[in-house]
Amino acid sequence: MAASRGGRRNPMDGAGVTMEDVAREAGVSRALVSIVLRDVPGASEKTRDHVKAVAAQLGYRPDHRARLLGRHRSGMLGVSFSVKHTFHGDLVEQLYPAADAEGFEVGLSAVAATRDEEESAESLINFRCEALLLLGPTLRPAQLEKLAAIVPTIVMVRRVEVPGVSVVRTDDRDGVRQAVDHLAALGHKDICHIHGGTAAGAAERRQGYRSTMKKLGLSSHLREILGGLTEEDGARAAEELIASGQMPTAITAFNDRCALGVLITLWDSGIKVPEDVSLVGFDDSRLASLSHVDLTTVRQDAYGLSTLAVRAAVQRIQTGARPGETVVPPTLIVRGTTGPVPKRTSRRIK
Amino acid sequence: MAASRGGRRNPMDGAGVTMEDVAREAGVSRALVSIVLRDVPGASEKTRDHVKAVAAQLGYRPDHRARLLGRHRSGMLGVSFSVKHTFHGDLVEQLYPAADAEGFEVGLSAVAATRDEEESAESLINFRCEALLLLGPTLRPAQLEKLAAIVPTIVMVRRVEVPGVSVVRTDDRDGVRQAVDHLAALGHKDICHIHGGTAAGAAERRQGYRSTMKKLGLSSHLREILGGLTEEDGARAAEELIASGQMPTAITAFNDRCALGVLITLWDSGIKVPEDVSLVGFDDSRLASLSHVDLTTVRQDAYGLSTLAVRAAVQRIQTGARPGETVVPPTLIVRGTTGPVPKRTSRRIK
DNA sequence: TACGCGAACTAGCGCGCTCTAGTCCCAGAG
DNA sequence: CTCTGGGACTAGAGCGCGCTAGTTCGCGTA
Repeated sequence: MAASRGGRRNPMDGAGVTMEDVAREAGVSRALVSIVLRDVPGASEKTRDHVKAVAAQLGYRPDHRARLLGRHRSGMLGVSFSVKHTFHGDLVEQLYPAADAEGFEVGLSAVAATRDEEESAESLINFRCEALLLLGPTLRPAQLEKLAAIVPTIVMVRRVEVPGVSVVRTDDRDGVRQAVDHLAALGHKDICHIHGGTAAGAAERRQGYRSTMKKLGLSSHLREILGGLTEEDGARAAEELIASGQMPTAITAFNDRCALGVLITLWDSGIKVPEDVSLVGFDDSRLASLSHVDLTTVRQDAYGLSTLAVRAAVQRIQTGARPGETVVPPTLIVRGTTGPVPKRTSRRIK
Repeated sequence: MAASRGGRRNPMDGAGVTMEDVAREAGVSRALVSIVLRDVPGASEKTRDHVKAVAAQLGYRPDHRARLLGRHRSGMLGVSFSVKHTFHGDLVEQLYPAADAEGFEVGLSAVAATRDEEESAESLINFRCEALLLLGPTLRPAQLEKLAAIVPTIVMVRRVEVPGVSVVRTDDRDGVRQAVDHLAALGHKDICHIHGGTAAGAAERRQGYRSTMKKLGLSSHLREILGGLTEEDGARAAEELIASGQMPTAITAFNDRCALGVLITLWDSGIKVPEDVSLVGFDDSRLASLSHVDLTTVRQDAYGLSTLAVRAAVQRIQTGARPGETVVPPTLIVRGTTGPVPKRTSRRIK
């Protein structure tokens, strides 16, 4: 046997001890063991204790696969996420307790270089998850629709309009609105938006920028340049801005990582933040709160998003509710990278 | 029925279509369908095509749970990782193809605030994974040993010595050795190590620092201060260094994030890198290669670590090999944050 | 014609569990 | 004393698949 007492009996059968073994050892039927271990009524307190003791002593562990097979449902929410997005990590973290509260489990499937979103989602479906939660998917509508035809599908933090697909997302427009309003309140007019291209939420954030600028009568100051979701993208955009010789007095970046790239580049070029340029990020990642970065940003509510996504999934599973869209408001977190507009009304880099 | 055509037949039976359905529709036995779909010999080319066509048309998907239940093995490697560590993401990314190459699947289980490592690992065991890969676990030896008694257990990127547990890790000592040698070759003597406390690999990196300094005859310049694994930790350590008034000429940080915290703090205090102080990180995360950060760092070989960890797992599963330790060499990546020692031999912050 | 043989296909058990439809037994009512 | 009712427990049929041990059939061979 293995190193420790009571190890495996047979090298080839894994953890090995089954409900049958427990039943035999406890001198009861397998069904009763099942009743006890599922904590459902139908057994006396005495046998309950006895069976539990025997199970523990034998080191019995219910086989999840068999358990799920027997039930008619899997009790599992499939979550497809990308290993690259730090924010996905925050969401996954919140999804566990949220699912738990609704009596569901979480099944994880990563999207990686050798494993595209479709593959990731299908693996979850093959495990018979009862609903699919896709974090910021870039799947084409047709692919999403195909998945949604198989199992209730919830898209998180990305706006899509696909039949059968529910959406739970941050109000990206409003997030950027808050950022721009904040900057305008500080006296800024030359507010530039470094956008996220085709990334999740990028289109909405851009719209939020445009409409707010227009609302404030700053249409003539509209300026959008392409950034992206990494520090590198932000750095590139900032260089472009510097090279143009027309530095705005304020910048809203697509997300915190992008903003950090901007920040580093500006520092490196001797441009002071917020004295010369104000900067706002998006996400409120751990980076942002770092004391020496101290980034003003728009916080996405990971807790709210996760809770509502799970709730939407459960609703669709249990009541067959129709798919809908849930928008979660973000919050502006004012820190140290935004300040009043500099005295000189027009700045030029020398 | 669902919104789209061809939705589910019965609201309560999930994806619903079984092998039985395919068999009936194709006019063959269930066993033959199984043969065709598993791509094993025993069916004519004609029926193969026919069955496959019918399966596709019905939208049949093999049920993973049932499939695994029948076989005596699950074909699954359980991976427990933390959502907080970016490097875990890199590892997970590489684990997929590595497992695939060995004919295994990956089952993911995250460690989160409401879900400790033990819970995460046990969930994997309940799914009857054939081996457990734990990324940088902080479990106590007794807990690890308990897990290892149930299923072959591989600890990644953390050094542990527990009976029954295999280890696949970076040669942390050597990584820091390379960093210190590099700095010494540039003329540095006052080399400080900002260490990682109790984090995975921290003890070894510290040892690497000490032994290399000693080897170079720099014992009198030994200086270690507590950092950690986040930017915040690095920033705090850098502040401590600045406050001490005794700035070293070079710093090796526990990891890249910590190094970034240091870097930002130094910039902020007007200390130039690498002109005044050289800095080396660890991990070669995406942060490090950012052009304006351009951090000299020690690259951990995610590909090698993942491949070897999977191989170790498979060996133990298939041949019952005894647990062992595999050490993967890291590589120094020289970038822009290290340079020759400044002219003034002793520096003092004013 | 009979026989052998392999390719193509099928019957049916078993995996470890859940769950429905019971059986058994004992206390209390009639 | 019988009858009822309900709590405690059991028998056994699946769940969807893999797999072993067949069965059938067509064809080449003696």
